[in-house]
Amino acid sequence: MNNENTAGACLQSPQDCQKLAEMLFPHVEKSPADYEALYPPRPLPEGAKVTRLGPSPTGFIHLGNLFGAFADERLAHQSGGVFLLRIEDTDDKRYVEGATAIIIDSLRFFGINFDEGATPDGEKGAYGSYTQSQRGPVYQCFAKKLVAEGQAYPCFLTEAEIGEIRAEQEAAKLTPGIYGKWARSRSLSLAEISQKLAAGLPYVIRLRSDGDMSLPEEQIRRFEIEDAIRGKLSMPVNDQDTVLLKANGIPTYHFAHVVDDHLMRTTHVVRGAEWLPSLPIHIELFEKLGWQPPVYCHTAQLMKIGEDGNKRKLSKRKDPELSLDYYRRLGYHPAAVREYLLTILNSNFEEWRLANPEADIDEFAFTTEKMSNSGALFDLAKLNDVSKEVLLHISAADLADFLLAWAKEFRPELVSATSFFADRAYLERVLDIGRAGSKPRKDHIYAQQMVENISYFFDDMFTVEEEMPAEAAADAAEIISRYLASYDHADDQETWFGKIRQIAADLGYAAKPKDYKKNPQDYKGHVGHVSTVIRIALMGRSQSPDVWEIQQILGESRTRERLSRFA
RNA sequence: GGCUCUAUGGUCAAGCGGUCAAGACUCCGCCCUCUCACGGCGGCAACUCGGGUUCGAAUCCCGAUAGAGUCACCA
Repeated sequence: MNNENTAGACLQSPQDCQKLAEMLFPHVEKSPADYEALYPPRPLPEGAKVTRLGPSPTGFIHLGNLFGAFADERLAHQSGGVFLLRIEDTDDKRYVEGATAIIIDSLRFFGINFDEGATPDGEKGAYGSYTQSQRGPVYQCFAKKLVAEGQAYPCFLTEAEIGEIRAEQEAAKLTPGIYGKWARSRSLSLAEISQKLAAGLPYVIRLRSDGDMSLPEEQIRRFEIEDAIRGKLSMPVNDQDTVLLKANGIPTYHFAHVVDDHLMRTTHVVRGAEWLPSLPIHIELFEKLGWQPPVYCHTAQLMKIGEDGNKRKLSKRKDPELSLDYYRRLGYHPAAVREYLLTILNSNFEEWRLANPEADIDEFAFTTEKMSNSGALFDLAKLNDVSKEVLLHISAADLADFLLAWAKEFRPELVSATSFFADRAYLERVLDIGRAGSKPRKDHIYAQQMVENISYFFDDMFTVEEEMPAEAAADAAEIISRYLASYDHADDQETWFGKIRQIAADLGYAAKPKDYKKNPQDYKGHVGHVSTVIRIALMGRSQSPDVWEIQQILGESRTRERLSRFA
């Protein structure tokens, strides 16, 4: 590369660069070629994709992570490839104990599993280490190579100096950063550097960028790249002397990303669109290292409507619904969350689901091309709708398992409510109400709501929440006693309701609501009001699934007992 | 401010030069119906704005506008 037209050009000879590299990295043992040999291209079939998730070890996995992880997982496993977990702990401030286990567990809960990488106890795979803090020598090796080639250099700028530079740049309305003439350490001679080193001054390793944004617009170099989600991308090349290795010797994200994804033979990098602006840095690094960049898949941000009415990126701090915990706490079934995520991940998924209502979700052919590239608003109403449909396809037994597991974790007081747990078969029957047949009920959305829905089935949660309907309140006791008198638990549904119609008619209510609507003056009310009285006596609420079915599950004695209180 | 991305109903979103501009969710109405759900039918509701190119533009080009992202020794 020729830097003659750049202020702060490299004043050092190739020999000096070599010496500098040795001076800076005396302990590097392996050569780049050694690493290439250690991590050879993967023996995978044509078209198999290698993807990775690179969370920082805060242990906090949010919906955005899950969104991306899902894309990673599908891409890899659909193609017979590999999905690996790499812990990106280059920022020691963020480390949280046990984070790896939390990350793996949270993702597994949603059906996302890794083939390779970090695990709570050690590592799995031949391309490790998968923890960036343990890859020091690898980064050192390639930083050394760049220094030796004059593509990187030590920078001794202090925080204060950088602050001054920034202030100056801002005053002059220039792009802030260390580049061009502001990169003062670029032009240090070997002697000056060794002097500073000897004095023990802290330094970082910076990329010596080729870019020059101060050129007239026409002359600024641009690069083009094909993004698997966004299509052709065109932007100016990087001109910032980005930090590669921090003063503590740990790499920045940029450097670690390029080195790791090359050495781990990642084929597809799925990451949020917030990375787009630093893509030029990564491209320059891949070029200088002589490597082929991966296929980038920059996903849209999850958005929400802010207080000002505008869309904005979901934020961890302000938006509880971004936390996966939020869904677990409410008791959304993981299958529902997956289904919903897929509907916003791939625009043709809903159509596919309509055509294949019973198919396993993994049979859907996920593609990056069908991923939206504008920010999707998170829509709770839609999630709920999707969830209703998904839960319909889950057996009562599995639903009971799920509900019980949820209750143990989030509603321990229900565990002591013995009636809730006592009779497993009973719970399953309750959960299965009205779900058979061609027009099944879709009552269940999430665990918390389900408990609320079915609470009246359990004596210690049963309360009468509503008043008797005005039309029939005066006759309530009479209705109940007649109902009790005629009650036969063995009645089929038809004869059962026939009796209610009879009671209604005898007491001056229309046996058919339509008659009442036509001639309201002729009746006190209609059979609906009469059955509402029974409903409230039995369930404590005016709205519920079919009373006959409920009575069958409640059993005769409990049915009679609840009714008697109102007779 | 620089750079970048994005722009179809309230939300998600088809559409790739000729469509009465799909569909889903929400909301409303009707039907079914003992309530509620479910289901069925129907309805409200959209191409950001200018210029071009073209016989013809939501679709292609240019510009404006708006929104978003990003400009750290965080990731």
